[in-house]
Amino acid sequence: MSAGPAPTCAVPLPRAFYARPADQVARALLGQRLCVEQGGRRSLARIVETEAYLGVEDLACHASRGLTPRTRTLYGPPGTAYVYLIYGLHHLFNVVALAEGEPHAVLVRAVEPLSELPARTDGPGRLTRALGIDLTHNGIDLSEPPISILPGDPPADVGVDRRIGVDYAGTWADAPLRFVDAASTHLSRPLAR
DNA sequence: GACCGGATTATG
DNA sequence: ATAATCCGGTCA
Repeated sequence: MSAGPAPTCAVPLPRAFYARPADQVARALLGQRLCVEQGGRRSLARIVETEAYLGVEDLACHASRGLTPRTRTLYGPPGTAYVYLIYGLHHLFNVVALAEGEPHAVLVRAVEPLSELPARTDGPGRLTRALGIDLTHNGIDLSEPPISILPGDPPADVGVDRRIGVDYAGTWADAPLRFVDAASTHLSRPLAR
């Protein structure tokens, strides 16, 4: 039995990483690595696009309608997964941020494959399909299998933009809460400016 | 129990 | 431009 330290690639980001407002977590998540172990397959991908959702005041955030069965996981501890189905078709993967009882979250909108993947990963619905993420992962801790987030190299250049698909959210629709690795060729959409 | 809309994607 | 497709929120 070796008592040596685990390989670096297996050490997830600490809980403290997520314990700050979602805009900070969204930016910091760029370049980190998403690891999904599913049905004997291990997928690895680099996070290149995120969006922050800032709790009850943010009209684009699901929590702005209060605590319901669906948004319950949003109110859970930081560093857990919030997964939901949209348009009856696509699973969207979010990371809970800030603190228990504070419904902040970061939507992961695009990743770059670091291992062979069966589908495109540039888009929030595509990446969950490629990685096999679905509702069964809602609420799980992201510091251990089957889904974990591991340290990676942050991008040299971060682009900031308004969020996609939240035109209904009044003044919040224009808030600069979308973050991308400006050099990535795997964004769901190019930067607006 | 009925109705409606959505943090999207593929296709025309 | 629009269909696909269904969960959960809202109102009754």
